Amino acid sequence: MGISERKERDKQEMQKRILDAAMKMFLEEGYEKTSLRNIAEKIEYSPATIYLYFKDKDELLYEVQKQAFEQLNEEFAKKVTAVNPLERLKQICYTYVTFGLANQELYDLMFIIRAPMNCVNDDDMWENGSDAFGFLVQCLSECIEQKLIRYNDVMLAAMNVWAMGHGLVSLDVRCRFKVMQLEESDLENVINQSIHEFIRVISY
Amino acid sequence: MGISERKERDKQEMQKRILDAAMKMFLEEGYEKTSLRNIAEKIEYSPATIYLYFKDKDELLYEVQKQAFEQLNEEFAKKVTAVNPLERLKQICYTYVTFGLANQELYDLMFIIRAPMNCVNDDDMWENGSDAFGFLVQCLSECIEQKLIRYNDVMLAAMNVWAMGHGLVSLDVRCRFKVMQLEESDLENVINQSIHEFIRVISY
DNA sequence: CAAATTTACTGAACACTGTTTATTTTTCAA
DNA sequence: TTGAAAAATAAACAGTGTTCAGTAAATTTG
Repeated sequence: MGISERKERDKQEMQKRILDAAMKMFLEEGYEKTSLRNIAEKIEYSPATIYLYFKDKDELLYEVQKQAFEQLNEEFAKKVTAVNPLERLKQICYTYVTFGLANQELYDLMFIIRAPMNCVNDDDMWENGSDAFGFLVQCLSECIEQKLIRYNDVMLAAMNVWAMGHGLVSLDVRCRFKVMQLEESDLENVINQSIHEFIRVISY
Repeated sequence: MGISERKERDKQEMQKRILDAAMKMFLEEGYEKTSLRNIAEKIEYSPATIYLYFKDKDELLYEVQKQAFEQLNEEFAKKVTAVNPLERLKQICYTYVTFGLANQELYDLMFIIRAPMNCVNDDDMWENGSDAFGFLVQCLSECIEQKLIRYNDVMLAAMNVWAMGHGLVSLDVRCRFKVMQLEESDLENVINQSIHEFIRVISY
């Protein structure tokens, strides 16, 4: 009987429809400003219907987050190609920061927003981000092995590199660099120089 | 006639009462989860009364933010005492990160939350944060002058140091370091080691 | 094919939120 | 004591996430 299979397809199609609308609106207006009623209106269903396909608003975010991490990982796969680990480290940093600056709302969803992976959360979530982090760790351990960077401990190095990248992106996304009184147009340039300088400083 | 003066006093007292309650609740429950009705209930007034003393909820946050920056600056004044600029840089970093980790909700208000200093905002706000940032810049320029750190440009260095500090605190506050699978109890230690390592790496 | 049952969907409600306004209460000078 | 000015509020508005009883459609059964 193909009916139950068609129903399964229908269900997944509906989930995708909701998710696509949600993602689009999260990116355009941000997570907080997007209401379930707006999403429902967009897909021309009642708000209550969404709850038949997703537990709550956070689950919607959770799914969008998954896709976002996939996007970032794809970007890494595309842009991070160098064999030399230090060169690769540069590519990782640039790719990360560029991704964050180019997709600020997406970055917000992934790393700045509170819900839903907030502290008390299940660990399976971490499959999402752990790919990229493992990638970084791998790269850094090669750098250390070949004595290309001044760090000794891989974990501390990874923490530093990630914190630097995240710090740059998130301070920019939240406009905190305003305190530096730079030209708006220069800022992105300065951030890129900044990470370039970081790589230079930490390498032998 | 001392009546109008007493009224002025009364008004300021009321403002302070509201602000104190707001601050307390922001720190306990976070900005988003604190409603004006809750604040009003706490001070035993109607919600509408708050609007006689503050324009909106953001203005409340704005004022709390001011106090938070004062607190951070006080902390700097207390803890950052070394004459040697590199030693002072260490103290700045430790003080910043320790403050952030010890006052996570406050840090959230200052640097992570969206409202109210979001991008389109008046510049006078920046008196708040610019003290601390100027302090960092001063310290770094001395470090560079005395060839104690491997940076050449003060602004790039400042950007890096701040991004590192903010990155460490904000990733921790938002539980993103979970991906590293460390013991909860170890995490704070590792963060401190991490910034220690950073200082070591960037200095000659 | 018709009736019964399962599935899909929705309107309306609940308990909230920030904010505004008309109304009441209080204060204080004449 | 009265009348105007100031302070406080109740009630409403428009919005939120979420739940649930009830309707409409699709499917299975007799």
